[in-house]
Amino acid sequence: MKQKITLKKIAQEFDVSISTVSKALKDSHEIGRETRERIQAFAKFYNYRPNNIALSLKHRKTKTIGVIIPEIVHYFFALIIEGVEHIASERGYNVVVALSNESLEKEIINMETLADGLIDGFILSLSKETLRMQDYHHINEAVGLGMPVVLFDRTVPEIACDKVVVDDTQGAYNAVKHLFERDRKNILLLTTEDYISVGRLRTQGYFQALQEKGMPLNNDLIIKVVDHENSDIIMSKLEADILKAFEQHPNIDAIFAVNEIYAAAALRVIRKLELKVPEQVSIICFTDGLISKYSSPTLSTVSQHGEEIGKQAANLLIDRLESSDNDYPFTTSVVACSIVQREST
Amino acid sequence: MKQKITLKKIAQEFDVSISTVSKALKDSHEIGRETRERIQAFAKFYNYRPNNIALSLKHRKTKTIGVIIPEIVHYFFALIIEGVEHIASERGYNVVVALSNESLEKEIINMETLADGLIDGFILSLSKETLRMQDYHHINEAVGLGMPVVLFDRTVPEIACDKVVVDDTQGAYNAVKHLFERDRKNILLLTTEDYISVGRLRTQGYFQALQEKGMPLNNDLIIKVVDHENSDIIMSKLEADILKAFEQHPNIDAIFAVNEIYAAAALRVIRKLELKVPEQVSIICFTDGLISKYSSPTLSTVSQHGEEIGKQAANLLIDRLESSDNDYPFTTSVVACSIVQREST
DNA sequence: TAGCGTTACGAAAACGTTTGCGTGTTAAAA
DNA sequence: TTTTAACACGCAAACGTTTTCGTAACGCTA
Repeated sequence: MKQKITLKKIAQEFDVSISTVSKALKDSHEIGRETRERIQAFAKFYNYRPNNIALSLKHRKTKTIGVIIPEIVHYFFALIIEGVEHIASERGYNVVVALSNESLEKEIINMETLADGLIDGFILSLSKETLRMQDYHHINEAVGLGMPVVLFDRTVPEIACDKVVVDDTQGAYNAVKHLFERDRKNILLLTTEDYISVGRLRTQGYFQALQEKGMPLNNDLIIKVVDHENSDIIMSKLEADILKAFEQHPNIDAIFAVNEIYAAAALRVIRKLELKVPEQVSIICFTDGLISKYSSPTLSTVSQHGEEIGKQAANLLIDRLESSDNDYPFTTSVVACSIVQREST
Repeated sequence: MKQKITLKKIAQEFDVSISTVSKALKDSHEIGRETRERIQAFAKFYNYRPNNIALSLKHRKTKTIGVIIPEIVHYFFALIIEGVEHIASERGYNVVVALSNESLEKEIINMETLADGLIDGFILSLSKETLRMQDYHHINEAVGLGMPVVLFDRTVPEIACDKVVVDDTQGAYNAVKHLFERDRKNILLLTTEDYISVGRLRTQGYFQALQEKGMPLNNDLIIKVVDHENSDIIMSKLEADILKAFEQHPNIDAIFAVNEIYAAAALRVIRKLELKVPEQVSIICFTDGLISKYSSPTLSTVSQHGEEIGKQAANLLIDRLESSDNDYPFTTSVVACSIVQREST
């Protein structure tokens, strides 16, 4: 178990100063050819690698970016991390991940620990609790302290920073139009409560499409899923609601869900009712994840291109980190959704 | 945009030395009561928080653990991270995540960058390429340099370190017995090539169960999926193979898949053949993920308890990091699988 | 021989902490 | 009055780098 080698040890070995070694390893012309080569050979032999911590302290930057997400066991967020990691490693950055578990408190704690020198900037998506409480002081504080922040997906106008958002409204609008094109008239909407911005926006897209088509809004055809800690309870409640909707409105011929979990619930109800997909009922949903891809039938989806969002967020952040101009204006990048057609439509 | 406050600045403010401030903030009795209180109040007001990088450099530890996984868009690995992050944040550690993308080279690069002072120890699962090449020098090097490593799930005996493994063989054995209990006799096995250790072990469990039951091995009932970069190709090839198997052996009454993707493929074929699940064909698979939970019908699975594995790995690592005795023996912790019964059996 | 430019290297500060030890002041004890 | 102990604080090294500024030694020119 040989110890890590440092500049100091090399210096001792050759009986020169630390600065000589440092310069020699950088191939500085200040150092004589022979000394330079001998030091380089020695360093290579002992596999010298500079200590990142010392470098960070010296340069006051860590070359790591902190990603705070509400949950990691969501395909969308996993994609985000994949995208961020991709760009980060390409541009020489590391990624540290922290989970807020949808809790405002954990979000704050995470930000505080990471901000104390561990990272150069944040990429984050607000937790549900943060959105519900509308408490953004921790983010604004970080921004105020000169810590670059990129918000993605779950964003709010109250925070002035770079953002990468999905065009949820447009995506939903297109999804509903996609159903219209297949002559669907009675579209059941499965959505979240309004404080979840993405749910609200997708609901808006649904409204828009209906309005444009001159179709009346039917509140019976809108199911707003109430959040709850226990997902099993959410699901069974949702299935019951969907069943009720079909009983009251047997003419429902399509379903638009704001995420694939809700769509999966719909699929189960439809199986129970022995309806045919897509002949009798078409289904389309947001979140192009594994469930949609591998369910039977496979589900048409609105893909938000999570990896692309992650990549853009990372690029935006690193661009700002490496820019000398420290107050160029904030940008909001809108990533368009696209429809992935599969068996369910 | 006020700057971050440091000991030095506080010291200047009070016209005392840096060490006085440091000690005052630690409530040291060395410092007079009044001075102490004034400094503490000031620090609190300006929200002083010690710089982690400086602390790391000083203490030669970073309180950060590095997790290297092959891919993050796998539910199992996401669960691992969740588990690791849970324990880490509980015990005051940060988590940096790096992705090997199943590539040996990226695995090496990741380890090297992280090892240069960024982290105190590794938690990792070997990439497929690493396993195929049987090249473990980078891991052994790290271990040799005194960097604690915990291997999980995809492990090899050639590396001496702490490990957390799933009892794949037992899990598979139980899964097959679960099918036997439901009077299934002709069980189609969907597995990977043998160099993937988990695939091999699960195949072994299948063999064992058959052997114990005194049933002959039928190679026709074993489909080994050949890995390929394009997952769509893998899937369509697999579906074709399953279809062929059913044609040649119409008496197949159960399927055991080593992961849920393969099971999803089976489900599709079964739908095409219009067979009833579980009446005519039972299905059980490894990886208790979203697909199994939300498919129709829902799939019975062998759960590997990913979060638990992550937690154990993190605890093992942190225990070793914080132990003064730096050569207590390596442990291998075996996490038992359990069967989650759903509609498919 | 005084002056100058090279060459080849070293000293030291800086990044932000922690901590062992030294030291000046004060008040109590001898 | 002198000694001593407690008190309150500062110094400096250390962690591993980078980088600016010196500077000694040398050969060359005028």
